[in-house]
Amino acid sequence: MIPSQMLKGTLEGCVLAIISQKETYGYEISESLSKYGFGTIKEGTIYPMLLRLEKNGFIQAIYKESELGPKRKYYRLTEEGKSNLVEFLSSYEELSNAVNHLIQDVKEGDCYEEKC
Amino acid sequence: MIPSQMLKGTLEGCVLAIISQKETYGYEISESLSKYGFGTIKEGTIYPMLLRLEKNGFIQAIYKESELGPKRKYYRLTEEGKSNLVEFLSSYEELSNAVNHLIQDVKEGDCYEEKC
DNA sequence: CATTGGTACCTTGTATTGCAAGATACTAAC
DNA sequence: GTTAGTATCTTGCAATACAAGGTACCAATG
Repeated sequence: MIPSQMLKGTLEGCVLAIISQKETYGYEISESLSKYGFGTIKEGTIYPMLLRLEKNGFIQAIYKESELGPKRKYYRLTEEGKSNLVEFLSSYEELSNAVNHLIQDVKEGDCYEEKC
Repeated sequence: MIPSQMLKGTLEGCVLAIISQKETYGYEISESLSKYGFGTIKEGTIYPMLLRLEKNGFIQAIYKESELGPKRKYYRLTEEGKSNLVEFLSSYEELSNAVNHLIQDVKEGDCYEEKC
């Protein structure tokens, strides 16, 4: 299970990434995240985040009818959202490089192998 | 630059990883993080974190004289800290897999290439 | 000897954000 | 008419990176 603190800062970018693939809505996004291996992201996380992203001008919403249940709120990226996504991708790569570099050193170290 | 929110949850594990390599102290840890590419992690981040890790029983400290400045507080991992590090490594891998999987899809998508 | 800069540590308060908990609404099936 | 699934929203809490400020010690500079 991925700890909640570890999701901070990456989850938002990942949601932008998912929306960039196709116009989609909250419920579907949470299913999508689950399929990608993020675990179950709760509604109390996803909906406040979508509202925040909308308020910040990264995504735009339109309501569409659903065959099942109440109206769906479909989101798409704004231009600002697209450039924010690009920024996220570059930041994530930076973090990823740093952590991988460190992990490699730790795993190569005698201390790790020999459990000293 | 790595956004602060993105460091949440990973930084703590990374500090455990650094301490696992050799007995070290706050100031040196922040230099180490910088070398690995995490950017400048501020003292207001590192020292409260070390106290937290100590309080939670993940690291142990002893004071040693320094040729320069006040006494250094050297840390080493406890058994609990070691198993916490192992947990971190597995959680990070999980997150990393999920994000990479998603990023790959986004970059392969027509929408990303054609900037639609 | 006073000052500056680098090392080394700590504390208080703030902003961000994932999530728990609870509420609402609509449809289909039993 | 009750349950289950889809779909959204709100309030408040917990965790944590960091800003801002402080203390202390030593070496070199002037």
